[in-house]
Amino acid sequence: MTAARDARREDLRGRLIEAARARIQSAGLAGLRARDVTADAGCALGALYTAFADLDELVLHVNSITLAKLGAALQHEAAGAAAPRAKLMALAKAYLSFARDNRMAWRALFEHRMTPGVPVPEWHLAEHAVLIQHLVDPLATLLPALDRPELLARARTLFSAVHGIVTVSLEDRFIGLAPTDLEGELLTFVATLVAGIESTSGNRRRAVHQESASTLP
Amino acid sequence: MTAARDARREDLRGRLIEAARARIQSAGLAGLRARDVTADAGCALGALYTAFADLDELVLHVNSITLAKLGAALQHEAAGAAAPRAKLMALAKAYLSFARDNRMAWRALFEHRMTPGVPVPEWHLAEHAVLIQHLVDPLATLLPALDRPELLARARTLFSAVHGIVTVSLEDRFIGLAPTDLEGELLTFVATLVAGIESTSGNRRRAVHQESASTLP
DNA sequence: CGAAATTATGAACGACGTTCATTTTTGTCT
DNA sequence: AGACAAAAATGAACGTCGTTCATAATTTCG
Repeated sequence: MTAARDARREDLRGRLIEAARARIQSAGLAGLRARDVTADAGCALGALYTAFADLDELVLHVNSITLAKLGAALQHEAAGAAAPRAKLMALAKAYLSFARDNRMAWRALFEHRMTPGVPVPEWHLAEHAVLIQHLVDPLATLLPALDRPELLARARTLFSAVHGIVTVSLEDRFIGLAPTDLEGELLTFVATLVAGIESTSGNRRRAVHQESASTLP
Repeated sequence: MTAARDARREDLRGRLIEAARARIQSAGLAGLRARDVTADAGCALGALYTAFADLDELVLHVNSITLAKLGAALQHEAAGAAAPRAKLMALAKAYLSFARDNRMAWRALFEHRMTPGVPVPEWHLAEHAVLIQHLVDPLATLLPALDRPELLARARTLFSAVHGIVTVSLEDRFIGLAPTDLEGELLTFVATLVAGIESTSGNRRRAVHQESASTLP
């Protein structure tokens, strides 16, 4: 029977992924060591390379799990609110919460770099779509004149902006700034941007009936 | 005479910084090797550690130079336009241009991490202020009701958002997205946000006289 | 000029990711 | 069950890092 072989192979991969996840959680991506991971998983150093091509591939799998969790958290939030503005604010808030509650794993999503020359596999790139997919529907309501490619571009831009705010604030590269209420700042930002969308371009006349099922601070 | 000694020491430091800058430019921060840098600078491997505590300190000095150049580029842009909206758009455009023209050096500003436990020295943290200082004045005009700490927080938030858009777009983590006109997307973003600021909070009545010396796409 | 102090040198060290000859385990057939 | 081939696990060994340190070269100053 060759199924038993595959099962043990899968078991090893699972143990390695879990060990790597735990190490990243406690020591960050930079603190991930092949020797630690294999010791935690209860296998020899070389066994890692029978289960994965290299450490990069292992990190990719950990990041997959993180993206799945993040996707679930955002899905839960997107289902809640009805109005576009409330939905976008709820998503931003959920993104911030996830980043705070899963600092190291979340950081690893964006800090990780493949060995130079090796591209990120497409199956993993595709998983990053969860970060923007929930933004498309609310944006489509706010910007009915845009076609699909334009909407996707706006969704990516909005995600990037929110991501930037969360990232820069959770590191702290700026001194001389009073400690900020990050959540308030982020929600104000999203609300302001939505107000800008509602008051710009061809939507100027229609913007008024967009009533807020408000979640403002 | 002890001045000659200091001069040669400064000369060595300068050569090392320049060599490191060139290496980062061509191979990125991850491609920086102590052996390469010292070979390029024409000194022994160990000499690096008589001039700097470690590679981190050397990188910090390279980043200082990058921040000074970036500061000059932004300064030049901020002096140009008069209206807040035009000024903020010009700054965003200049930031994008700098990131594009100095990819690796710009990346190093945000990718670099000190050895765990060692804090970034304050003299270097302070240099990051150039990234937000030019945003404060235009924002103060747009948001006359805000006090200084609040304005600084908004400036950091705006910078972070623009930075996020530039960062996420210059990497490419998202597949299935039509190639975007990044500059157009970024300028639309800033214009939309300014429109949102002008239409929100206590400024609702005053927002009207804010006339646009427009630079819209 | 010559002794003392300072600085430059690159071999050596320890930590790391990865490889590979060897051993151990597994699957299959008689 | 037993034996044998195929597969997988093992951990010592390798090459590459950043960093250190005993030694050599140089500089400083009475």
